Amino acid sequence: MSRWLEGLRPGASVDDSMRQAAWVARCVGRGSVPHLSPSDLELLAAELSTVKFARGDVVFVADQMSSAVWVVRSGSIGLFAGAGTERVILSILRPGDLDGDVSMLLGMPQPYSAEALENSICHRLDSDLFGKLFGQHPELARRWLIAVASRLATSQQRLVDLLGVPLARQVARVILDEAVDDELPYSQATVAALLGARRPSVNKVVSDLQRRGLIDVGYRSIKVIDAAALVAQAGRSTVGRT
Amino acid sequence: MSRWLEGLRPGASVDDSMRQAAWVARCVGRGSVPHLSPSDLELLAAELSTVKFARGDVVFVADQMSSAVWVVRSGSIGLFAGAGTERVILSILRPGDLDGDVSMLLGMPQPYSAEALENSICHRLDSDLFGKLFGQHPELARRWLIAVASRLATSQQRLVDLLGVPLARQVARVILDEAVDDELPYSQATVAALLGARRPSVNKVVSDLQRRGLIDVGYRSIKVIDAAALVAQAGRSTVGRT
DNA sequence: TCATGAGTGTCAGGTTGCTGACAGAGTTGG
DNA sequence: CCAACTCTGTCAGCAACCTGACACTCATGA
Repeated sequence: MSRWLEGLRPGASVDDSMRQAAWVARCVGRGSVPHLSPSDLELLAAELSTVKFARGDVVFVADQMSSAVWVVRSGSIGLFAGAGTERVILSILRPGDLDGDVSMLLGMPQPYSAEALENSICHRLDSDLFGKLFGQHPELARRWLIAVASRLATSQQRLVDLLGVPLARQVARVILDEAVDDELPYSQATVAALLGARRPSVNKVVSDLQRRGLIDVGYRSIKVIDAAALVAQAGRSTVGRT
Repeated sequence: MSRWLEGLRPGASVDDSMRQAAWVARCVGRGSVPHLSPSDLELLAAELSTVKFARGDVVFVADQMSSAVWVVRSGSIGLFAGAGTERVILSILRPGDLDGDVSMLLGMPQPYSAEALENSICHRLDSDLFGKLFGQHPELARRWLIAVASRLATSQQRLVDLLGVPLARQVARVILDEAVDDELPYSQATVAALLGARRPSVNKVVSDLQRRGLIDVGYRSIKVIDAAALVAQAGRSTVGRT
């Protein structure tokens, strides 16, 4: 455990718990009023735990049944699958994203492991509680459905962005997609894992983009300088027929 | 329109409609009793239309709002995205699979187009009806949720199967995954589109697999001969950590 | 402030997969 | 049964990407 964890205050107040519960409730129905009753919120607050992870810490491991649903509060969590040289990042969870629900719903073990890419804070929710809450609130099930549908659309878009596309474009696309405030706080090895490519190849592309003034490359950081030119580099065609 | 379509009998009986409606209802909650009331089923039967597609026919096109949910009854439908040389198959729908629901839920235009890979039969369901049905039956929303979650898991697995994996393995994996009764009734160009690779490269791998006696290659057909050896060739590692 | 580990930059050599092309075999509708 | 079309098989030349390696820079905790 790193020094970063020292910031953890033992024993958060009841108010804190309630605020966190309300936040989690909002996440599930992104951008709208939560449909949970006050008593639900209390239940949520009681069962909710908050966990800090330092960069590199493992949130959950693959091949185990999901016993909890995780909600990212801050930082970012990478979902890793495959072994050895074929280890790839399936997606990066950012604040408001949740995971662990799918394998719970399907009754399968987690098909990937989760690891903090930055120092991060997550909320942990027992699977049973999560299931119960949604069973009692049909409107929430609909919102949940929309959230999962949205993840499916993103996953499919990723296939389009990567399959049969030269690396130079893949890199431009991933920078545009994953950057927050025009910055990507990940190592080039991480970017390579997102693409199923190797670090030296990614470095070559990234160095070229820097030389051409489209991005700024630093230690574990890529900054977008010329977004318009990057979009051109990404060369996203109109998704469509023939 | 091809000769294959001549088989269409104009004016199916009411019984036919009801049988089809029941089948569609079962698809939504795969492998379990449908939760629709008899009146719902009648509504479904009244609104349901059955459409035949010849190989190559377009079911729906990208960039348009989804006005219907499609359920595959027989054959297979490919979902295509990307243009020109980067045109890729996102997934192949088989009997019991449905599509069009996600873009309806998200209020986005279809991100891909759909095309029949074989002569196929589909049921067409108006989006409004579909939404209404699920609004009135919360249990169905849960089943729907599970169906979408399952599709998400499949899409993510595809990323693992393709990213950073040499083509010889990718081909073996796709054969194992998509074969029905140890047969894959698609052209090598179609297989290439599934992988984001080019036909000559796929042909090279496929020819090699045939020489080694793992598969049998024919006109628009790949047959599995030695499944165990194919699995070895696919070399799927235990999905997991490091 | 220093030692350690992590990340970047780079390269030579080898392999894989792509490009564009063409011949021949199989299928299909007329 | 024929013509048109689709699909398979193949190839030479080329470009992209990977492998394994090493030096150097940066961040971090002790």
